[in-house]
Amino acid sequence: MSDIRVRFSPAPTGMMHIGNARTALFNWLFARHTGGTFILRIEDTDVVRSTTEAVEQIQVVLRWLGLDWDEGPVLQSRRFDRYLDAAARLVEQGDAYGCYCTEDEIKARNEAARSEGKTPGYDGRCRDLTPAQRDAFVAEGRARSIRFRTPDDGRSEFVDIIRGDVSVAWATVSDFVIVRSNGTPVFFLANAVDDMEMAITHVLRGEDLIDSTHRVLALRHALGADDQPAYAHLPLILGPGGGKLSKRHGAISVEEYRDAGYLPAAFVNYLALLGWAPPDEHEVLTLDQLIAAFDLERVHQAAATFDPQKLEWLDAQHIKALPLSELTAAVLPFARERYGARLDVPVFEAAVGLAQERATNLLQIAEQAEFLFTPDDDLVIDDASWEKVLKIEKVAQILDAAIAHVESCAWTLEGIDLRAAVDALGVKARKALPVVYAAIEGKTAGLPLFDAILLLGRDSALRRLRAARLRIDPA
RNA sequence: GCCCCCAUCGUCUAGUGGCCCAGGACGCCGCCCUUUCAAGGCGGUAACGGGGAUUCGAACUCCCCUGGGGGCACCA
Repeated sequence: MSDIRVRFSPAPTGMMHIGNARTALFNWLFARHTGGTFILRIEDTDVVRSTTEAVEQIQVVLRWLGLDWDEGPVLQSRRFDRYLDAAARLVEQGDAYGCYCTEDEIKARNEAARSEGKTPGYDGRCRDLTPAQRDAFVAEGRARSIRFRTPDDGRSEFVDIIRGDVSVAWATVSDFVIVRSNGTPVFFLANAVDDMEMAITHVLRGEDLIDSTHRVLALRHALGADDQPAYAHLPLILGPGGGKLSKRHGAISVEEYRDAGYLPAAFVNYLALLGWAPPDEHEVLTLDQLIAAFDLERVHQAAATFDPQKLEWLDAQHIKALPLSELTAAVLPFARERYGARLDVPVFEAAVGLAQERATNLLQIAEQAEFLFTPDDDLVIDDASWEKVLKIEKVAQILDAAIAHVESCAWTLEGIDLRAAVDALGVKARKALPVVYAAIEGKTAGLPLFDAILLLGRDSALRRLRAARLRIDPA
């Protein structure tokens, strides 16, 4: 065990965003690679937006991803007294002050500044209130927030592991709220206090937070810290076409990918490849391999665009590599949800085996196997497939030949092979077979035909073939 | 408007002054295989944003421009 301590500290305000999952993953990989401690901290200081469901959901998602934590979850909402104590201390020291401006007033002033082309930000109105002014505001019934007093000049600098020297002029950073007028502490404060108390050594987070680091660092120093954690600001994940990954780009939460049938190992593998590259050219990696290979030195600086196609490909790779029993277990929930009542597990596992080498997704496997558990009378051939079927030459004769063959053939894979029977009609098997696929599986694309027929059984196969034959020529 | 960060194929990236007229992966295109569709095999297309500077030599160093992203909340 090293003394490296990192934390993943999401705000529980909704579903787990892909970017959040990536931050969790990199923290976890870094901790596991270095033998450090991975802490889960819930930053629920915004009591209005935070929900207990989201707190639960974060843990569910982390478990699904395979990211276990060593300490926590620590809820900041249970630690308000510490943050408030710290705030009081800062006020006493003169590093912070009470502000009586209302939210609306500040918003209006910022708007005004913006429209004049000036830089928005707190204008420092309550910075140096006299006791009399203060009393007047209180008498007015105004609520008080607490603001941190940022330096008027000089620069804030820190060395980022990924970006190197980062600095900003203090003159461009206005005083910021650390305790809301409703008495609850704000992110910056809680973050600084907890990182100190939890002895966090490395902070890995999204680059969107890079500007806030200066403020947290200033708070930290004002609170008496004589050291600071190492910071690594990870490149952002952009949506296709650039810009923030948003709903407009499709699925953006981990839950959506889980429910769509992605293997967690594949999802994690893909996330790892966004902004980080393995030392050699092997990019299909298990969680353990990722841990072994992970290195902060190899994290990129430029933002990465999320590419669903590569995720899809990686999912296929991981599906192929999985032992059949594990794959079956992974697909089972999707199958149960769709046709659980009629499911026969041995047949299902055989179908999963057939689908394994061709599938890119768990849900897709469940769908490909579904025809095996659909009552013959309920089998629906989708329109697009039927359209293709009708274009096939001698389609009726092909079905007749298939029926005749299946009626009497030996009930083995070789016996069911009806290519010769179709060939005899002078139609190439590859041209002819789609109609049989459609009749048996309900669509022209699916599991290998002869295996499918074998699994389905002779009676059922014949019923389906005859139904299709009838549909072509009702007479 | 101000501040910060970034910049290699369409996308993810390798590359840390000569090994690079730039390598891999996804995608795309073509061919092969084939029980349709896939999967698989083989091959191909495609990039160092522009301009200066440093150097015997720059994808790699520095500066400017341009472009992209982020921030400027009593959200995190």
